[in-house]
Amino acid sequence: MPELPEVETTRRGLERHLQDRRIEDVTVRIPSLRWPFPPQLKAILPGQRIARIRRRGKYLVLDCSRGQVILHLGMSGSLRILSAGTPPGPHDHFDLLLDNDTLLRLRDPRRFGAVLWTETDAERHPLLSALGPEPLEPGFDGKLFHAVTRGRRAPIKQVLMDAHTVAGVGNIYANEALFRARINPRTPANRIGLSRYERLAAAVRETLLDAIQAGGSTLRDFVGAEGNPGYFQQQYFVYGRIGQPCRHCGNPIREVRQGQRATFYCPRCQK
DNA sequence: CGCCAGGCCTGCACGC
DNA sequence: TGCGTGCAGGCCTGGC
Repeated sequence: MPELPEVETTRRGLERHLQDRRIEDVTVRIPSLRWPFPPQLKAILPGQRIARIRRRGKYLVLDCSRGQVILHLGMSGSLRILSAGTPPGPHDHFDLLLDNDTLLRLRDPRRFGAVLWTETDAERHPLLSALGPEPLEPGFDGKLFHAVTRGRRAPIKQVLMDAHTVAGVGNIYANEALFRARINPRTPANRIGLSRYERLAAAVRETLLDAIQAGGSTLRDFVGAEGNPGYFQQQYFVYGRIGQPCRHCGNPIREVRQGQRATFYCPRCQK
């Protein structure tokens, strides 16, 4: 389930394999993922060079000679570099054949991902332009977070997961960041003051950076590996730990539902 | 066998 | 009335 750290780990793993490669061919095996594959891709991409791969929230962007491929991994997507000619599995929907006998392959069993094409700046694409600030960049801090939540009465957990508030924070890391900040996930966003938002912004950053670091240690196995970039050594404080002792105070972790999503928290540590 | 996880868009209902 | 906000539904499959 790729959230920002998984997407960033993917980006880092792919970077050196894609940089300055020329696209030779495009293979599309199903008509659409979340949206139809752009019909012009097969005609337009071959011959273009990939200048770099960047990330915005959970989106990846391939900067090509004459436009940008926007990729989203949805809930089950993964990207991999393989040898040209590697037979596709049942959920391998999309390949870019590169000029060094490798291919970039998108696998996505649940098909919530996306492949899009834009010839204007990808930042101006409707999906990316509405995104909130990047949590790992200087533009995101407690002050900003506090300012944009003044009119929001929804619980902080749901506001934190809203990509239009902050980009890239999904369910797992929203739970984890709120634990680290000692904030109860059900607190209305507009009832949290500046100093707690400073804490939360820092907690979001630390949570994401720790997860990227955990993923980074598996990067060397990225190419041709069997599984997804792994997060096996990642230890969660609260996520999925219902009934288990809080790592801070020992009280059992509680689970509630917020907006149809599972929330885990320590009722004693998080006020 | 049925349910649920996950991300995030769309459409709708609501209140100021 | 209009707009921001918040909710629920939908997409899909593997794994329990």
